[in-house]
Amino acid sequence: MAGIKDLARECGVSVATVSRALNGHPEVSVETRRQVQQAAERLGYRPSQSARALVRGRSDAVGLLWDSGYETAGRKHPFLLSLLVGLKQALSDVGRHLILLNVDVDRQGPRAYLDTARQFQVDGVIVMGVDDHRPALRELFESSLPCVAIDHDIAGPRACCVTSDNRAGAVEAVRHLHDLGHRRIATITGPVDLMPAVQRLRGFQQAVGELGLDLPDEYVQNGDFFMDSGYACGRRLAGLPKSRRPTAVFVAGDEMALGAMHAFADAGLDVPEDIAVVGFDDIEAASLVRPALTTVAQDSLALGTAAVSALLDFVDDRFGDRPAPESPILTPTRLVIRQSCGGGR
Amino acid sequence: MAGIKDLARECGVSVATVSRALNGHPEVSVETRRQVQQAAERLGYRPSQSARALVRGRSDAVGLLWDSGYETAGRKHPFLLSLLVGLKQALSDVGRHLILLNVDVDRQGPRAYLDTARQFQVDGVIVMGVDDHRPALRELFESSLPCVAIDHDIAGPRACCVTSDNRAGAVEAVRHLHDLGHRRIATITGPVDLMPAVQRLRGFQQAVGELGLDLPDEYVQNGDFFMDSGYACGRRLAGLPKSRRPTAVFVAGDEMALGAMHAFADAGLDVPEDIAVVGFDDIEAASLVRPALTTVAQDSLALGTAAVSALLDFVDDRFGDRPAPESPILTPTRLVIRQSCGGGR
DNA sequence: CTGAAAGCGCTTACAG
DNA sequence: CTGAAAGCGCTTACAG
Repeated sequence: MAGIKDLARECGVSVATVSRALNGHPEVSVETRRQVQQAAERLGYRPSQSARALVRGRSDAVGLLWDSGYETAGRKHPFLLSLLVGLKQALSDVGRHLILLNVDVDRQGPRAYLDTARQFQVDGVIVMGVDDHRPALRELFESSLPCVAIDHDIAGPRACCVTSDNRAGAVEAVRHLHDLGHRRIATITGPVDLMPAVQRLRGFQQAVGELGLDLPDEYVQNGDFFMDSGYACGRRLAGLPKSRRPTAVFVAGDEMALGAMHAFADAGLDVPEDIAVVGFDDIEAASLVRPALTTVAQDSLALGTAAVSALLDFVDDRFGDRPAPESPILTPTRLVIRQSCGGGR
Repeated sequence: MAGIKDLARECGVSVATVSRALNGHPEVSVETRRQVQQAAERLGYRPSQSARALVRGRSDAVGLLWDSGYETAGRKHPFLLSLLVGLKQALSDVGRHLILLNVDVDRQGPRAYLDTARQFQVDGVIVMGVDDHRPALRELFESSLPCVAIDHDIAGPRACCVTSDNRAGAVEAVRHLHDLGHRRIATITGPVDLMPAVQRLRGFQQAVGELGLDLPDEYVQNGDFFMDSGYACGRRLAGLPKSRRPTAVFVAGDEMALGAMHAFADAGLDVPEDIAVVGFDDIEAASLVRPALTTVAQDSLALGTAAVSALLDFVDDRFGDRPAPESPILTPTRLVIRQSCGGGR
């Protein structure tokens, strides 16, 4: 591995000049720069990340804090995984890398997140899929380390939140059902201590209100994002007397939506003939089942891009005097029409 | 952020002693070590990764090379994502971190993978989901950098491959169908330039041979791991005259299996009554559909653990004189019985 | 425009 | 058992 010294020798200049030439300092002569760049190319020179990070106090890497209990793996939050792809892509576009930080908060105590991030000198951290109530998170948000959480409503001097426009997505879904002629529209919610779940519920309520629809209590069923809860809620809706039974359901998560569809099938109801279903997230299974699920897709690339750019805004703000966004940064959703509401292709 | 100097001052010893105490060098006195450890705890001291990596020439991090074209995202190889969780977990167990290396081979040329890995001084790299034919991969495998590929059959002085025991998994699936009474068993394969696809096919052929079953040409349909190909192959099987139509299909990937099930439904065949289906991978959707898919599950944690430990074997072998495993390291699969073959719960 | 020198925060021979 | 010193590979004031 060629080091900067080899390169300097090769070019007959000092290491300082090599460094300046490669880092785009304006003072080096065009001729020198060209020569150094060519030699670097030729020798396959790459500056050592560690040396650079050590001397500059930053690493051009961002850390990812992500509690992925194994047992629950992809099962738990399938969407997180596509989020990861979005992040990777967004970082790739700005020439940074992602370090999956493994931190055991239970063993390392409340400063674990922060200390680990500093130890790696990451420029900032992105947080997703973690338990909201950890003191270690507070410690992190309240520090001066740039920090962006996806789907967690947090605040701090250099911390903000990025999330899909869950509310608007829910509104669009309900409007779609209304356009299709549905007037009795129910919902199955996610766990109401999760921000996306409450925003989707709010959007549902808002749309239902704006459209002047009836909303009996039993039209709001509480699930937990997993399939079994969707099934249970679906059974309850299917069990309503026909005259009060909803003709459509907005389900706040695809996995629950599939559960609900199974419940409807078991109750002898046809989807979409007897009851229409819209999900949320657009997980892989949504397009794999029959009838394929109409759903509100999150844009994981947009989310990743927004998260990265919010993070870099903090990083670029050397003095930390720019105020952090006070409300979540929202990313648009998109209604993907398939067969579960009829009206699809 | 407390540095090693602060800690040394606090304890009234030299930085050298602090370093030795914290790194478990045997020569420091128990008393000194205890004192240093306590002070480190108290001040929340964490050694700077960059400084350590710079001086030791290694980083305790492993790099991940993973081509995740965004458009294809989680869609393309859903299993890769759960693999990632397995890797993360396995690394966490050995106290290492994972760096997602973003390398643009097309722009950076054939040494891109290797150069990037060296630049970050990762202890080794894990490769998954990449295009087999890249010259940059060769360059990597043939180098002395420890390197483990998942599901890619590679070789090199310090490179090896880890993969599920695809062959055994296929055999188990076919035996299961045979045990259920099936004698006319077909298969839908993955793309035959992919190692897992050919191993699954070989396992299928082996089992069919051992069981003395007929294997007409049309019982081997070639797919590409995606749903549409599964559908097309399913149609062809369903279109066979009833007397020659298989009563069971071993499908080399879950997504294709779902496609095949749709084809069967469209042809008026009931699964599992008229035709039984076994898939491979156990993607999320497998347990979400109805009838739920019986499938050969890969163990992503085992895969991750095997990959990491193979990698660390290379790393620990300072002189590089231990020969690399010449054949792939195999990880067991597990048949998950659900409803698509009957006989399930 | 360029070079010599200091220094980032560690680890590790080398002395004692 | 411990300390002083060198050095890992860079960047960046400071001179010139």
